[in-house]
Amino acid sequence: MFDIRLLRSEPDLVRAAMEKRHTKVDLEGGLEIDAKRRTLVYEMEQLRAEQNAASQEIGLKKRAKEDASEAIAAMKAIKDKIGALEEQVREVDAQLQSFLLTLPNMPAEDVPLGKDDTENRVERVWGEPGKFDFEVQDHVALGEGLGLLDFECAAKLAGSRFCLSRGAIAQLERALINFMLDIHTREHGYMEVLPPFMVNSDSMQGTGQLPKFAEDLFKLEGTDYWLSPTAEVPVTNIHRGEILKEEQLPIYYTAYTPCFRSEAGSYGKDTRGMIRLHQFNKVEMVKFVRPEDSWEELEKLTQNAETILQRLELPYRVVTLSTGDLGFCAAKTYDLEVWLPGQDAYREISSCSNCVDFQARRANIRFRRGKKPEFVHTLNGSGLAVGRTAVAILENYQQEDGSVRVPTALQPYMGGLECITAG
RNA sequence: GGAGAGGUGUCCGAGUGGCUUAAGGAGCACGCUUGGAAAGCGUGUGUGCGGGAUAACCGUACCGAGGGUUCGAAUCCCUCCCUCUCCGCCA
Repeated sequence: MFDIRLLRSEPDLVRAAMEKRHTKVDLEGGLEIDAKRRTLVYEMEQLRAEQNAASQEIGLKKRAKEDASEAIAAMKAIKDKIGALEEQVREVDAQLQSFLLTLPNMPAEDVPLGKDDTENRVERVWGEPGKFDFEVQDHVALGEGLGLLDFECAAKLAGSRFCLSRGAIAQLERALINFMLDIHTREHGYMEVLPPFMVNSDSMQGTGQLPKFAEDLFKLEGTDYWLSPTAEVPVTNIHRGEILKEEQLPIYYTAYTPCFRSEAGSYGKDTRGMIRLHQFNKVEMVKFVRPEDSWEELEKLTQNAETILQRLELPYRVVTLSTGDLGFCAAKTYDLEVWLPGQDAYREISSCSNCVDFQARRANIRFRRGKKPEFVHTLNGSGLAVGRTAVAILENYQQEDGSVRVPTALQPYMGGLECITAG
């Protein structure tokens, strides 16, 4: 959530930030509502103070068995005035809230300026795309060739944008989940959590999916349950409404969850294969940290995600999202893009963001180290998208006969299996 | 899903319309006392919003959430959420 005080004191700063994002917002309108609200609140509270004083006197008179009917009659008039003001305050409050809730975070200083993903900045490249002396297949051809990926059956079970995996490919995803969680918990210091996969509207608002992006989500009819689009939602909301002790920070959580996304507005994009599904598996990392530590923590978080790709020996690069490509809550985001020979391109496999205090304000997550509680900074990153990692393994480790080698680091998680063959 | 009992501050716990701007206790912080500690004594101890100098302080709201009745609500009424016990159903 946006800090209204920042908008009040530094409107030009905020305006510049919104322009960088190419987000059109009526800041003057918001400031007007804010000013109106403060006037009304002040007026209302003056009357309430009067009412409280009068009520106390009425109480005293009643106890002394004196007549208080005159005072009571006078209070009736004030009551109506207060009621009318309450109504108005409620209205402007709602207006201000909806204004603030739809304002995106401000990009950090060092985020490259750009209109969209074509202007992201490549930070570093790891590994080299492999050379193949045969014609490479994409993961769909490979998976279907092996008889282990079945999109047709998934369409029968659910519809388009779903996938059914069988045998060694189903095991591959399960192995990857364990592999990733083991590294994050044993080597990177994260606490594993297994959260609900459905969440309520309050949680969705806390992490910024609502109210603005409802069309990207699945909602369960007749309930207040939403299918979580990422573990970031349930895990960040673990500490919603809490005041943490400074000694508790930093908190690192990692979680495996399936993720559900409606992918509205992406019709026609990535229709083939496992790249863009309504349901996919992901291991997520979430951090709660002190404000002064969050930038260093973002670097570490990104490293943690990179470690997984390095152990799997998958070539990738790291890009910083430009201001036009940045997500709603993020102040800065690094995307990890893995090399996919079948597409002859780098494709996003992880997104690591520092949300600074933006989600903490929405979800009211604070910590105490002085008299006043302060907002924590929250970070999140995929570590990694499991389905896309499976795709990357299939395509990068493919052999001429259509079989797929299992990365060395993953073999212990696959019962020692070295190669996935048709079966 | 059905029946019943509950939800009060960091915690325990009192409180069924007005000396409650939430009693009392525990915890915590600071001070006194002590050779040191404990005990004892004293003081303080939440959050949001508005005003004010980003102070002191003042006002206001908050007793699961949201409405309502009333001059006045932790207390009465309505709706919802959660927890516990029993039954049903299931994994």
